[in-house]
Amino acid sequence: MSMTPQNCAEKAVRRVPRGEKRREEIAAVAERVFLHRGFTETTMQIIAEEASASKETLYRHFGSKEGLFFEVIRSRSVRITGGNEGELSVEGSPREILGDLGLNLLRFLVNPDSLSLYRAIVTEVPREPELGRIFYAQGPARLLNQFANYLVSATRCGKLFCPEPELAAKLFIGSIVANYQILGLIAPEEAAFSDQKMRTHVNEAVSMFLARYGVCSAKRS
Amino acid sequence: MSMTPQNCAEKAVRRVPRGEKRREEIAAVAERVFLHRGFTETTMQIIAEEASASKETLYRHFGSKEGLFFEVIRSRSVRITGGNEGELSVEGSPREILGDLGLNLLRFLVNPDSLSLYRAIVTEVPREPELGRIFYAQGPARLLNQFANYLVSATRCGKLFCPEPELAAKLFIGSIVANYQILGLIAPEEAAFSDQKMRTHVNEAVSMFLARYGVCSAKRS
DNA sequence: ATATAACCGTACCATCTAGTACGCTTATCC
DNA sequence: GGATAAGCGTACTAGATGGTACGGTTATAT
Repeated sequence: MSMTPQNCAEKAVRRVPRGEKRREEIAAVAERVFLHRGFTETTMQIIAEEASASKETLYRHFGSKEGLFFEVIRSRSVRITGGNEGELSVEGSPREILGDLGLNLLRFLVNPDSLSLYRAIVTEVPREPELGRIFYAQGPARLLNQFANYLVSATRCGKLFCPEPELAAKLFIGSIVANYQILGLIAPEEAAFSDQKMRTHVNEAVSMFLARYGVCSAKRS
Repeated sequence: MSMTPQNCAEKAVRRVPRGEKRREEIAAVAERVFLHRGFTETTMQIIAEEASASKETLYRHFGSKEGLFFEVIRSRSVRITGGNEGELSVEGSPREILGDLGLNLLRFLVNPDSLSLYRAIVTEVPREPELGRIFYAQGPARLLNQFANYLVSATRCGKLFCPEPELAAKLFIGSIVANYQILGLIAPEEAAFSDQKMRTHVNEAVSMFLARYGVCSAKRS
């Protein structure tokens, strides 16, 4: 009856965009699939179907399966630390700052997406070492740097005493991260990631750190 | 000329054993190959060639590729901690004991075989969760337990003060392990694993631990 | 000694999947 | 509005690989 029914038709005759926009749509879908299934278990066919795209389009944009994977992981690695670029403020008590940092970190890397990304990278590093370097630089290295910088500042203004900030940073981050990461990667189901447990863990890590590098008052509570 | 030349022939006409012995030979070869190349990049054909075996023999003994992989990883996970079953002795100063434990642990897990095993398991856990459980129980869990037991004993005889030994154990092990393990998995080539660095790292980790959980003399050096 | 079953090598099958080709449709640019 | 290139879907190729079959050989047990 109406003359231009196709545009306002309720049936989802999705207008599919062209060029860069389509490329990004596909990359987003691919990211989800790769993270969910890993590189090997993912086929180009699956990605194409999920994105309602054709394999030809995939190959036109990304050249190969590895090219697509590479781009996806790379962009995600960069995005990971997109938020926390800034310096850590020296305002507030070290205990508070360390606690916040630790808890945020822990919450972040216990979440399934982070674990999947990490798993995918660990798996593919032998074949694509570049991937590991990018991820390390964007993720762990950046965090360590940022934290070490804070330690320097805090030491300078007398709130902490850290002669070797890089090392201290590694110890603190490690004491928080290690056990949860291993569990998350190796035994995801039985990992009990209650927020309560994480809080307790972080608090104790902070206490240990401050026992060594703290500078203030009541030594040895 | 001689009547039984084939047995003493210099040409390696390797007498190939039958039954269980052959099975173990093959498993040993498979272990090497799997650790070196990972599950996906390993083919049954390669294993067969490396072991001078026939695929049929592989399948008779192990049923499937996954079966072979499973058996190999399982036995290796068990073997990992085969040495250090015993309790940690309470003799000696905590600083010494923690230092030794830490350094041994660190040396152990930066070695390429350990990293390969860990990588293989991380990769395959989504498909074979059982693998992860076995590894965790045989490796990390056992170590944590052992260490926590030591902390209890040391606390009991007044050499340390650890009200929450499990948590303290996690913090200590984590502070030692995390950074090196990540680097080893993610950026193997640029990982600078000098023994000197590891020593320094461990020493500082021990100092931090003792600052919190130590009990003796010269508080706050 | 001889029977038997483990073993080897080669060939083979079925499947899966990266990557290509092609004809038709449709968004986009002028 | 019409040309053009991006995109879709289907079909196809080629290579790799898990797993099987089979005939000949050799260790091993009786």
